[in-house]
Amino acid sequence: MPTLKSEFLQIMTERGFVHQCSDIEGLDKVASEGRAVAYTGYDCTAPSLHVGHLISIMMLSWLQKTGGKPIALMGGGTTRVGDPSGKDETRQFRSIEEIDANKESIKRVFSNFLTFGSGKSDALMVDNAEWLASLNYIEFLRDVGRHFSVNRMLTMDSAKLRLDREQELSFIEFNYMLLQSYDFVELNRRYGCNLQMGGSDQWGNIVIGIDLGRRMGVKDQLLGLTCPLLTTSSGAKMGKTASGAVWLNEEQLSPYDYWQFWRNTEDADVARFLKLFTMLPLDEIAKLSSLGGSEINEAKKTLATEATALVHGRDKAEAAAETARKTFEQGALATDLPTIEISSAEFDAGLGVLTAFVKAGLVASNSEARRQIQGGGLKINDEAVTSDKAVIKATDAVSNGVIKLSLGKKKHVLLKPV
RNA sequence: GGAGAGGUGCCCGAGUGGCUAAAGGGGACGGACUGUAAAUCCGUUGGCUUCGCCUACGCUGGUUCGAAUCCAGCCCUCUCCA
Repeated sequence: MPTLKSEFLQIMTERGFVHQCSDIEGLDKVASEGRAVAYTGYDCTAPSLHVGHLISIMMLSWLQKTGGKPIALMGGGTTRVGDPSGKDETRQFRSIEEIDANKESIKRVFSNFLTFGSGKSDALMVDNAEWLASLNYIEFLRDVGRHFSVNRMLTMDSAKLRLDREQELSFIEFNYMLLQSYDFVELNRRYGCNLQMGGSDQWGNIVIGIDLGRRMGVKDQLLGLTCPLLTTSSGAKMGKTASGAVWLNEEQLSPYDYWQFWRNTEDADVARFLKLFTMLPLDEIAKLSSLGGSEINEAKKTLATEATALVHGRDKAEAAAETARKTFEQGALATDLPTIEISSAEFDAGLGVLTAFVKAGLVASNSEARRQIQGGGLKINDEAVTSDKAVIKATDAVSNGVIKLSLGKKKHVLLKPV
């Protein structure tokens, strides 16, 4: 690989963001001249993005820091067609209202990573519904569709995989490639966008977009850059936990739980994650990841706090770290664990343990609570619950007026009598 | 349109009249061990007012004392042919 001149690509390479690049020298040139305008697309299928999206957001952020212009593209239009990338949920159509609501909710996370505005390297946020929603089918076929070869599309990994596995590949899905390619061209026309970034699964769509640009007479050489798909060292898909995805929005996942997610990183992933998900300088990361044995926990705490600070802000990250420190290291009650208020009327009526744990959201049903009790997994004020008939009283509250319910060693919720 | 195969719990996948809330595996959760890690071992994995009851094997009906299992119709997927 030739020596890289641009700060952007140096960082991308050193920190492990690069999976594939369509033309690394070309990109290096564009970036070093400060001409990089890059976009990443986000579907509006949920009210929040999750950690799986985080790598690409970090890429946009680094791009801006190194003089490029980032564009966050909301898939307000493409989402209406249904998200095809999930192989078994081809038929998930969403209402326009839901998509719009999701879009608004997703937007917020970006302001923590990017500076928006109208200056040269200020970030932009655009919605592809702007141009996709009003497309005319016949015109689209004539202007865009004619540049696509079905033969070629069938050889793309995403299509081939499905065909090889004898899974259905719907027509809509096929069109998704066209729409995404067209987005790239349209973003170039409107904003001079010349780079598309995404996860490695997007490679095919990106390359097709580059091709379409050439065929449709785009003057710039379009470029593509993908990052590796996130998995943990033990091979699990990252960001999925029992309670669902690890969301970036506070409404979906509290900063404390978010912090915990990073705190529980496997040893083998710590160095990699520090590079990808924090902005810490590399020499500091090297120092942290050289810690051996149980000392690596210090590195994990730093990772958790830094990563949380990026998404939720420094204050909330520190607070989460402090809560964790009290809870785990001192065994003391930290009062800003998730808290549920219980009225005295509920206590008077007799609050059974089963109900209480369900109410706290620690278990999904009374039956599950029963099972956990049998397995010794439920605790009240750090004492194992032994009977499913036990009743919690307001007087069970300890010094600071709360009752601590725990599931396992890590999940705690406070009940607060009011 | 024709011929064949198939649709089972979070996922994969066995089961072909009662012993089936449904084998086995994966995942997940809990316990032990640890370092809030990994690996390993053990347990759990539909719901409820839990010594019992209710809901579940694509959908709707039917046969039967009894159906995931048999029959009919419908929907969907896949393969081959047109």
